[in-house]
Amino acid sequence: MTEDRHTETVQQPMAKAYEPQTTEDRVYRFWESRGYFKGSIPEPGSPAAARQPFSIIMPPPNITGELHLGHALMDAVEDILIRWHRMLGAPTLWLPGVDHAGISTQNAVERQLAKEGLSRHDLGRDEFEKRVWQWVHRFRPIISEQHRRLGASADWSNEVFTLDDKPQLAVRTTFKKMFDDNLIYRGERMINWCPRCQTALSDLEVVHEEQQGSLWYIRYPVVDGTDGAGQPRLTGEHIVVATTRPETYVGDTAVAVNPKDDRYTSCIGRTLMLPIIQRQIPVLADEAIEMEFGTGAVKVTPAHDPTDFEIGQRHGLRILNVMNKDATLNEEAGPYAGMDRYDARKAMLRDLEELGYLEKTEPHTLTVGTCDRCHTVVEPLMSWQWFVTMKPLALPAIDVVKEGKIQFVPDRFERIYLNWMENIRDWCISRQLWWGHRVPVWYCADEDGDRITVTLRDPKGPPDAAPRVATYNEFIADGVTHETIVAHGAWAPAGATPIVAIETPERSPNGGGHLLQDTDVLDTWFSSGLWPFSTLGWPLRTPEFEYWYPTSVMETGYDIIFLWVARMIMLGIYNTGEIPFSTVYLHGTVRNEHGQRMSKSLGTGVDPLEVVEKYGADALRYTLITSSGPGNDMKLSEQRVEQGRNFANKLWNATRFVIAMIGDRKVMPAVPSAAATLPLEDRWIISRLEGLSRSVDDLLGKFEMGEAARQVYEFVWNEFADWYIEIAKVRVRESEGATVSPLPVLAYVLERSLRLLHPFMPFVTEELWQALVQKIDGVDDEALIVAAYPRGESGFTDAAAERDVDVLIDVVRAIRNIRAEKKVEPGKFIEAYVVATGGDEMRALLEIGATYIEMLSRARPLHIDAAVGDAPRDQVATAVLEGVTVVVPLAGLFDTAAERARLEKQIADAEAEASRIDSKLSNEQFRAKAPAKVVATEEERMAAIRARIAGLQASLAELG
RNA sequence: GGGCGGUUAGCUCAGCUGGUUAGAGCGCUACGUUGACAUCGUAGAGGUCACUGGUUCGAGUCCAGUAUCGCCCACCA
Repeated sequence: MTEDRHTETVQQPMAKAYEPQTTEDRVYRFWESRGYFKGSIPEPGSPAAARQPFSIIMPPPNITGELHLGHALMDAVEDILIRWHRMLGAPTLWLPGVDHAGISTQNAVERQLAKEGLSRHDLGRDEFEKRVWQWVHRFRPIISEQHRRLGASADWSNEVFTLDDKPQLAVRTTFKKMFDDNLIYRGERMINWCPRCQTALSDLEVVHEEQQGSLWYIRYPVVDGTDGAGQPRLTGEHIVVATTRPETYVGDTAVAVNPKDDRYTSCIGRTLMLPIIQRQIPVLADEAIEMEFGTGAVKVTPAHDPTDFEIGQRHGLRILNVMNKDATLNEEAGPYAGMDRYDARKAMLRDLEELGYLEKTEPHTLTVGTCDRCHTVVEPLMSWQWFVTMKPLALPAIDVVKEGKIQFVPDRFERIYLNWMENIRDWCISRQLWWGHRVPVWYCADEDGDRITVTLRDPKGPPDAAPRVATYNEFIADGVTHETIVAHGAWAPAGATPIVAIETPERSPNGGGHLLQDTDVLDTWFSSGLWPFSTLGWPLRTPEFEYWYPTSVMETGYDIIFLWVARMIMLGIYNTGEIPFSTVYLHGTVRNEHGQRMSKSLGTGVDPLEVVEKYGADALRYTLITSSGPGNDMKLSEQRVEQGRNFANKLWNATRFVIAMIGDRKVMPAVPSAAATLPLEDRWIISRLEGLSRSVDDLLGKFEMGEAARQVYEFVWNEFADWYIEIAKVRVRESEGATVSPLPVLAYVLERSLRLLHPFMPFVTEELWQALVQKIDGVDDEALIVAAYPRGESGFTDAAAERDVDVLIDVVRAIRNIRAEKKVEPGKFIEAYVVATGGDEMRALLEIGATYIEMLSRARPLHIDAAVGDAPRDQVATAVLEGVTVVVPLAGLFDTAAERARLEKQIADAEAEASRIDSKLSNEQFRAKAPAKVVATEEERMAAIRARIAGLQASLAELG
C-alpha cells in the first residue's frame, strides 16, 4: 500500500525547522483528494457497518463575513472529535454549512449600499436580494477556504446553505405542520421593534443594557366634573407619577396605584387630566404596581410597555399607539407628531415644566432593551406578527434532558437550559426584512374590495419608496403589473384567512381574488432550529437522514444555548420524534490578550488566518484547545501560540532525528506484547506510552480535549525527547553491538505518538508520519488520518521499570545539580560515586544504568559502590536520594561552608517533610480511618525519609 | 431581583471522582553553539491555592458564608 501514500510530497532531506507554510496546503489537498472527509454510509455487511456512526453537523457560520477565532476554536474542537472517531474506525460525518443570517447580512449589504449612496428601497426587493446573493457568492468560498486552512476535515461535498432547496423544504414543511397543529398563529401582540432595522425581534435578540438616565416626576391634575362652561374642573389636587419615558405621556390611558397603598385609596376611581393634550384618564388600582418605587403611582401606556399592556387588558383600557415604526411620534401625539422619540421627550419635558407639571428630576440607572444587531434602543410596539406557541414544544424537550437522553458538557449548562425552558414564552418568528425564508403564507385579495399596500419605486419619480395603498384593480389600472403586486404587495388585515402551503399555491382555493404572499420573512433561527435534520434531507426519508440522524454531538458556543440549541431540541423532537443529538458540547468565548471580546467593529478582532500564516494551523489549534477547559472563556495571546509552534517544531526535529538514525535501513517497530524481554528503558517508555494512550482515550471520551493534548505534549517532550531519545543516543554510540538496537522502540513510540497527536495537530503529524513510515516495515495504513487510534489496548504496564528509570533520572539530575552549583564546565567529565544504599537490587539497577548516568551527567570515571564508606569522604559534595547516595569529589572546587549549607538545606527540607508525615502517622484517627494502602504508603515514605536524613547527617558530620 | 462562572507562581492558565513535597507555558536567574531541535538544552528562583467557618484521619479539591471581577436571566415604571 506504500505506493498509495503521498510519498512524492515528503521532502528529503527534511528542513531544519518545521515549515507549516509549505506543508499544510499540500497535506490538506492530499487528504481531500483521497476522499477521507466524505461521510460515506457503509455498505451493509461491511465491518464499518457494524460500528456506531459518529456525526456532527457543523454550526453554520454567518455569511456576514469572514471567520474569527471563535470559529477556529469550533473547528478545532469538532475536528478533534471527528478525527478521533474516524481513527477509531467509526463511520463519520462532519457536515458543514453556512447561514444566511437574515438581519445581519441584510444590514451588512445595506451598509455596502450606503457607500454607494443607496438604500435597499432604491433597489426594490428583487434587486436587493440579487445584491445579497452577490455577497453570498463572494463570501461562501472565503469561509470554506478558511475552514480548510484550519485543517477542518469536513465533508465539503455536502455543504449546505440555509437558503438551499433542502432547508427551504424543511422550513415550509415545519411551518405548515405547526400551523396545522395550531402551534403557529398570527396575532397582534406587543413585540420588540427595532426602529433602525425596521423589524420585529424576538425577546432573545434584545440585549439589555444599563444606562444612566433620569426619573422624571410629573404632576397629573385631578379633575372633578365640569364647570359652568362645560370645561373640566380642576380641583387643584394632583397625583405625581415617576417615569423614565415621558415621551409616551401622550399615550397614557390611565394612572395606576397599588390597591393596598393607603396614600392613594381615596384617589382610586377619580379622573386626571393630561394638560397638554387635554385628555382625561382614570386612576385605577392594580396589584402589579410596586408601592416602593417612585411615588407609587404609575402612568399606564398600554401601547408602549408590556406591563402597561397587561394592566390595560385587565382594566379594559384603550391601546393608544402614539409612535410610528421609525420611532417618531404619530398624529395621536398632537403637537409632537413627527418628532423623534427623544426630541419629543425634550419638548414634552420643556412644556410640562413651563406649565408647572414637572415636579422634579432625579438621576436614575435603568436598563433598556437594545437591538442585538445595531444596538438601537428597541420599542415595545403592538404589531401583527407570526408566533410559535412554545410550551407544548418545550415540555418534551425538558424531559429528554432531565432523563439524560441529551447531556450537556459541561453539565452546569443543563440547569441554565432547564430554567429557560421552564419559563419559555411564545416566539415571534416574523421579520419585516427582505433577506430570509419568506413566510409560506398567502392571502387572497379581493380585486375591488381589499386594499393592498405595495411598496413601489417609480423609476421616473423621486428616489423614495413610499408604499402605496390601492385595490388590486386600481394598481392594474395604474399599470402596475400583477408580478409586481405579488412580489411587493402586503395584504394581511386582521381578519384575513392565511393560506399556508409548502408548494406555492397557483390559485385561491375559493376561486376568486389574487394570491399575495406574506411579505415577511422568518427569524433566521427558525431555519437554524431545523439544521440537524434539514441538512440531511428531512422531511424526505433520505438514506443520509436515516443513517446519520440523530447526530452524535452538537458543538457550539454557550452564548447561543437558547437562541439555537434549545430550539433545535424542541423542533427536532417535534419534527422527527427523536432527539437531534445526544451530547451538547459548549465552548467558551475566545477573547484577545486584553480580555476583550473579539469584534471586527471594535477593532479587537484577530484574523485566524494571520495566525495560521505566521505560526501554522497546528500551533493555533493546540493553543486554542489547551488554553481553557470546556465552557470557559479564554484569553488568547500570541505568546501562547508560540508554544504550539514550538511543539510542532520539537516533534519535527525528534522525527527528523529518528529518521536519520534509521538511515537507509528499514525497521520493524517494537511490539508491546513482546516488550517484557526488552531493556529497562524500552520497557519504561513503552509502559508510559501505553498508560498515556489509555489516559487520552479516557479523556477524549469525557470531552477533555485540552487535558488530553497537554498529556501527549508532556509525554513527547519531557519523556520521549528529553530522556528516551537521549538514552537511545548513548545506546547507539557507546555500546555499539553490545545491546539491542533502540530503533524498533524509537520507531514504535514515535509512530504511536504521532497517531495520538494527530487529531490535535493534523498537518505536522501527517507529514511526519508519511516520512517515518517509509522507514518502517509492517505499518500498512495509507495515511495517518485513517490509521487506527491507540487506546492502550496492549495493556502493557511495567511499574517496576517506570520506578527504576525514575531513580536513574534522579541520579543524573543530582549529579547535574552538583555540577551546576559548583560551576563545573558543561563539557567536562568529572569523577563521581553512586552508592547503592538501597541494597543489591539498587546496585544492580545502577550497574544497568551506569553508561547512561555516565554519559547523561558527564561523570567519568563513575564508581558504583555498595556502601557509603567506599566513597571518598573528604572534599565531596553529597546528594542523598532514596536508596542512592551520590558523591562527587570536588578537590579544588570544594568549599566547606557551601557544602555545609547545601546539606543543611537538604536536611531541613527532609525534616520538614518527615514531620508532616509523622503528624499523620502518630495520629491514631489516621491509622484507624484512612485506607490501609494510604497508611502503608506513608510508612514507606517515612522510612525512606529517615534513611535520607541519616545519610545527610552522616555527610554533614564528615565535614567536621 | 434571581442564577452561573472565575479568583492557584510576575503573566496566561491546568489540576478528573478529596490522599506523596500543588503543575505547565511564557517571563525571570545562571550556564551552554556536545552531530534532532537556540522555535533548543541544563540547573534554578518563584505559590499562606481570595477570605472566614465547617465536614473529614486528611481539603486547592466537598459544604456554608464573605469579598471581588465577569457573564446570563428578569415586565419596578
